[in-house]
Amino acid sequence: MRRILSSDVVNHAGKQVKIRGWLHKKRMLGGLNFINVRDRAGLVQILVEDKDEVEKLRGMQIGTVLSIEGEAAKDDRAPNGMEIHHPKLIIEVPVLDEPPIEIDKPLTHKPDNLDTLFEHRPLGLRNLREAAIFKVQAKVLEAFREYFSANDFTEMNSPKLLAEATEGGAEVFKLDYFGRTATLAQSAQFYKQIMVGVYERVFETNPTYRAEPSATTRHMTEYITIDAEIGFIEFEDLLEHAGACLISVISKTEKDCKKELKAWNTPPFKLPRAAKDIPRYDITEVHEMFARANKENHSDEDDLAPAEERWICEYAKKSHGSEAVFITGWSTKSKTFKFYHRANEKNPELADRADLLFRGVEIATLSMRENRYDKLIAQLKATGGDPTNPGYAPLLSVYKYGMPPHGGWGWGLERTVEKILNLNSVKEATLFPRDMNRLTP
RNA sequence: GGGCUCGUGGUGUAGCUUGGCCUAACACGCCUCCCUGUCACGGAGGAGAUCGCCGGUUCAAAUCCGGUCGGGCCCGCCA
Repeated sequence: MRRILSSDVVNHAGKQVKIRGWLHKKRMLGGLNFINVRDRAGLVQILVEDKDEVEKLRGMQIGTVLSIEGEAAKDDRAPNGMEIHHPKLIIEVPVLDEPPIEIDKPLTHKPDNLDTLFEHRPLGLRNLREAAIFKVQAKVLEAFREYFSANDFTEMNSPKLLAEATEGGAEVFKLDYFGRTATLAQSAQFYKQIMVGVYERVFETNPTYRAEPSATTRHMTEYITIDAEIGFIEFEDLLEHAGACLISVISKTEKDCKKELKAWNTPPFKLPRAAKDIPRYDITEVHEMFARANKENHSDEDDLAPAEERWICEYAKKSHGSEAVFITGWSTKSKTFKFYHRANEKNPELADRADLLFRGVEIATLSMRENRYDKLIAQLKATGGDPTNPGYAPLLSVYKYGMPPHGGWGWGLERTVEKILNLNSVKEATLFPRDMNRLTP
């Protein structure tokens, strides 16, 4: 007999069916026993009455792989009104040891216990509430791809093993490469810019490595960036794309992940319908507003303090009904200005750059890139870079041979999922998180 | 890297302030038995922890002190 999925049992009422999956829960009442079996579609309940069949389950722990043939039966008392009666059980893979972590009840996500959560992650992920996180992540990625596909982007993949770090900024991992030193990519920045010269619009969902000794709820040493780069646009178009992308990602998640969002009790999303209505604030403006409303003052800082990011998102939610905001007005004089960024034509003191904040955390950084070769070289020199460094050669060559105005973003996948589900740490939204202290499992 | 915090059966906690009634309690999970509609099933019984580790104070340490190891939070840095 061919296997059907748990979700399909409902379509076979009165007929013999076969399902396969993992033993997820046992409720042994004596003469009347219920087990739940998990497969990729979810759970199905099986009513086991026959003494010989019940005996097969003795000592079988959660995780036991089962094959079950029985009669699909409608019954209002069963979950979803459907279950399997008169089953014949085959123990495909017996499990005799009890799992070290709960599979069928919610696991704690208290900060003090995250270590245990991650230590037992391979099994903990079988917990439906944990699995829900990564179902959402998969949907979010799908939503990004849908947006990119609908807007003519070409997906690309760039190497993560590099000769040396040139982008600057974050610390880089070094490793032995047949006697030479290689580095792990801390961004796909140069490659996606190069690819604009080929396809105009490109994107990549790629691992990114940062050797920052950061111990926060926002940082990991390896994470997924959704990189996009778009040719023949201006700053306004870039903001429009990022805003529209966020709105479509959130609305797809809202539509396709109802069960998962409910499992995490997430608050309803508040976003404007149109990207142009996402509130924008200059960084100096946020500094001032924050200082007026709070006891702290961060006006002398180049970037927003985490407390300011949280505050401005709350503010925008209350006053504009938007949990997302763009932070603009970044100075070209500060160290946040990188050599490939473009200064504003009308106001060269400011960069054509924005951060996208969502539910209190920075999820993406957007900027226009300087596409004029001479200007790019000048900016590289001005920021302490050496244009003759061979690491810059591939990037500089495409500018020499014609690049249109373009811009793009680096967008943190885990931070986005974290905030969608209202989790407290990026690591909770990462299958197998990597940080300063954790390299396993 | 700086500041602050936490460490008790497989899991989550209580006890620690004010040392002794701790021969370490409770819930989940596990084992045995009872239970014909459970769905966080219920009931009775049971196994399982030298309280992260080392040292000190004391008649007496899970509890106080010092060190050490391992986590976490915030900040800096960044997605």
